[in-house]
Amino acid sequence: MALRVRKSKVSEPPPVCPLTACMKLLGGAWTPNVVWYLRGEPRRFGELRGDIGRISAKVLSARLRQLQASGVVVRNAVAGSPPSFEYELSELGRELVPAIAAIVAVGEKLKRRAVTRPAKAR
Amino acid sequence: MALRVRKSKVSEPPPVCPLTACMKLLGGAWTPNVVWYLRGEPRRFGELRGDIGRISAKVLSARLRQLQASGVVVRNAVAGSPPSFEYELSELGRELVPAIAAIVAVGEKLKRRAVTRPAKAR
DNA sequence: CTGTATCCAAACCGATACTG
DNA sequence: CAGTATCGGTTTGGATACAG
Repeated sequence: MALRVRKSKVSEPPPVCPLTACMKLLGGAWTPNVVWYLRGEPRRFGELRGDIGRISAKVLSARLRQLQASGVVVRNAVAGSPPSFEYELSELGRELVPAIAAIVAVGEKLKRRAVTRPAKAR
Repeated sequence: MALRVRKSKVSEPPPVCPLTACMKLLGGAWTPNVVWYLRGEPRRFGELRGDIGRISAKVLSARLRQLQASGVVVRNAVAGSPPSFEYELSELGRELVPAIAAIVAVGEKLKRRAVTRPAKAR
């Protein structure tokens, strides 16, 4: 009667949710962007930088390395007069795309809302 | 001939992708977890802490406040002998759930892979 | 052009201690 | 129980300069 009985299961939440596992791959704030802009054809460093916008070279470099280390991104050397490299998603990386796409979808809806609704009554 | 012609469009990437907008809501490493465990019925502070696992009280408090500020989470007072509060997702917050669900789905697949495949040939 | 190195600010997290 | 304050450590990110 006095006891506050409250079911502990929302719908059977996993002990350590896989969320964390996946989020480790998408670490920083820029990581999803890198993967996102790599979802199409292979891109070079400078192109990627231009695509993403205002990411600093250092951060892009760091994220790229991190993503290589976790097996999400592959770096391929392109033989030519100006030796350059191309980055592309690995098979693992491609599996992340749908998740990011879902985030993008929400982001678009959010932006639309922001325009429709003035300011959310602060 | 010598010119390296390279199309700049992957599939028409938006100027400033909505990804960033959405990621701002999902800031820290714990934020998605908080939203995730709030996807069902309203939860109290301690319950949430137990659900998530090893999150410190300070961080949970900070995330909760941040999510309230961004309109993702609502805090409701529950009248009773022990005055307590319940947190639940707002309408906006519910829109984030599918995105997080997608991440969780990938995370599950990842875990399964990790078991199936030994070590990815390091 | 492709990256990396250095310096520096800000955000995030954990542990502990403390108030209502 | 619910939540905040403080201290310290680690990570992330930006700007700039610089090496291949």
